[in-house]
Amino acid sequence: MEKLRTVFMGTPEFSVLCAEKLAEISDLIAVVTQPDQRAGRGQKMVASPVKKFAQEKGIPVYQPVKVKADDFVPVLEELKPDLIVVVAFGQILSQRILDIPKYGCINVHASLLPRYRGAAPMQWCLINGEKETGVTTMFMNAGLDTGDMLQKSVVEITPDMNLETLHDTLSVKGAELLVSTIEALQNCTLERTVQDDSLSNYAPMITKETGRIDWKKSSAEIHNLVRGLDSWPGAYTTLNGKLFKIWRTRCVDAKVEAAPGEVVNLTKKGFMIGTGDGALEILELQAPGKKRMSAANYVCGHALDEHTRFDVLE
RNA sequence: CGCGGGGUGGAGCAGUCGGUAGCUCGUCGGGCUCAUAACCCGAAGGUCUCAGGUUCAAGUCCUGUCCCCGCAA
Repeated sequence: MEKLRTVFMGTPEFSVLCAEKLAEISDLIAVVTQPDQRAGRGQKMVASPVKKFAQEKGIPVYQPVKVKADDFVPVLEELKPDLIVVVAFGQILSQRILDIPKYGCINVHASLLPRYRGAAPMQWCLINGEKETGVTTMFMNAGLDTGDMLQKSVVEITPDMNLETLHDTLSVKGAELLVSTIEALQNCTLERTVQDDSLSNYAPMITKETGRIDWKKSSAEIHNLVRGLDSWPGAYTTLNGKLFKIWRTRCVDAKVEAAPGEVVNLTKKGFMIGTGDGALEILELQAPGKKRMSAANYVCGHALDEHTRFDVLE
């Protein structure tokens, strides 16, 4: 079978695996990714993971500030792709771009559409305590993740999963699904299903503020927030104006008497913090300027008093 | 040179105005106990990231270096 001429658009680590697969099964002629940005300590310019991948493979890289811009669309047209594949690119494509490839634009989205459309589906699935999620491929249209669905792959969300493990799992599933979808496309066996908008919801971008812990919420809700934001940006709380990140927690069955935010059951092994409906065992945390460490290690070197109150939101 | 915090026995921390380092946990040995991750007694283990400098004397002040972390992106 003749190889398709493809262009890949993506930015973060999540999309790299898809880019690799696409390079294997098609003639990947160009990669479009977000411009290098200042990031990290020292504010150095950093290339996106997808760009690094493309450079290693010697694939031409384009980094338009806006793909929709009048001076970039012609560049895409000139490439004459059969298919454009978009995975976590971070920019909206205009209809003019969607019309360029003869087979259209396929997107790999990290949720079971029409649920969790938007920028951060994995995070919000975990935060909301979903029992399952997955990846969906679709033909893109001008809306935000509203195109006709092609194939899905379901993944169970286990209680011990966090964002990092879910991300890695879906990243693999997404790449597999992309391959499967393109094969079906080439075999002309691809079927499209319209999304039922009435069932949809939106997973907006995660910000630092999303991670602020409200100790008045239930233990389960807080636990889900903690694992939904591990490893970025992390759930946090404050004590005397200092920021503590809470990285791993465990819901305890036993009923515990504690005020929201209150340190209880403090032992050399660790401690618990009161919530709206009991208490949550803290397994791993991070004090200001320190690395992540187990609660046991934290207790070792810090004078933490029983009944200390972490800040509770007003 | 974006702002700031930190690098001290295996782990987590303390160390005030400079005078050869202390705590909690762990480890090893012993004891108590039906038993224990509980308790008691004892021991080993650090020259303080590295390189210079100031000083009679530096973990503790100065310069440089490497690494780590928070903010910000």
